[in-house]
Amino acid sequence: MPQTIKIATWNVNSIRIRLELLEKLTKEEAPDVICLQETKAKNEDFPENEVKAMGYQYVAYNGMPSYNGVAILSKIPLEKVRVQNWVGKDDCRHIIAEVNGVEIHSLYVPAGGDEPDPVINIKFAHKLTFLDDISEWSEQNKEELSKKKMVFCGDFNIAPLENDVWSHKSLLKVVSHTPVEVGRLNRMQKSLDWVDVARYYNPDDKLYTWWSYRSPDWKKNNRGRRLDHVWVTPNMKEDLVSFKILSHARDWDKPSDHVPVICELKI
DNA sequence: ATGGCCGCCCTAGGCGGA
Repeated sequence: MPQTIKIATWNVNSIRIRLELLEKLTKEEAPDVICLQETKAKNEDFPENEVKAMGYQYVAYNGMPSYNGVAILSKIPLEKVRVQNWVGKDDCRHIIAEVNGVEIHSLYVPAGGDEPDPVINIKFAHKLTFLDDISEWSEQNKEELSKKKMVFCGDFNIAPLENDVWSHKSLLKVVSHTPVEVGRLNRMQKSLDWVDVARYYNPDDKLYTWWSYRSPDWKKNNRGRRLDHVWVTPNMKEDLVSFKILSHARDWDKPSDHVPVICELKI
C-alpha cells in the first residue's frame, strides 16, 4: 500500500550556515525527504551528524569547496545513490537516489552569470549546454526512462512563465527569464513530458521561490522569481497529493534567498 | 539608471550568485 510522503527541495545557500533553519524546516513540515542545493561544503565538511540528529538517517551528498553542492536527506532508506555529471564537469550539481522505488533527483542548474549571450559569457554558455546535455540524454533514453517513476527537483535557475516573475517585460533580457533559456528548459521538460507540479496545481497565480538579498524589503516590492521546481514523470500524476511554496521562510532570521518548496505524493 | 546583499575562501578582497 503506497504511503503519502512529503518531499522538500531547497537551495539553502550554505548548509553549514543554514543548519538552524534546516532544523526549523524539519520541525515545521517534517518532510520525509529533503533535496538541497548550494550546500557549499566539501564532503568532509558536510554536517552529517547534525542532519542525522534531526531525524534524517539516510543522507547522500556531493560537494566541493565554496561552490555548488547537492544533497538528499531522508527518513526513508535511500537506494542506488549516484552522482551525475553534465558537460564533462565534476561540479557537484546533481545527485540521485531511489526512495521506495521512485527516483529522486536533486539538481542545481548553473546560474549563468550576468550577460545572456553565450558568445561573450562562458557561464551562460555553460548553462545552455548543461540543459542541452540533459535533454539529449533524456531524448535518447526516453523509452527506458519512461518506465520509471521519477521526481526531478531543485534550483533550475530559470523562471519560464510570465507569471513566474514579478515583471515579464523587465526581465526578458535578464538571465533566468530570457527566451533562449526558457526554450532550453522547455526542451528539457518535453524530453520526458515532465509535469510541472506547481503549475499543475496553480496555473494562473504569480508564484515565486526566490527573492534577491539586495532588495531592502523583499515583501514590499515582491520582486521574486520562480526558480525552484518540482517535476514528476506523467505516470505520477495520480500520485500527487499537494504542493506548496514556503514563502514565509524568506522572513526567517538569516534566510536563504530561496525558500523551500514542498510536494506530497503517494509512493 | 544604478546598485543594492550574501557566503565562501589560504581573513580579505574578489568571486559567484540571479
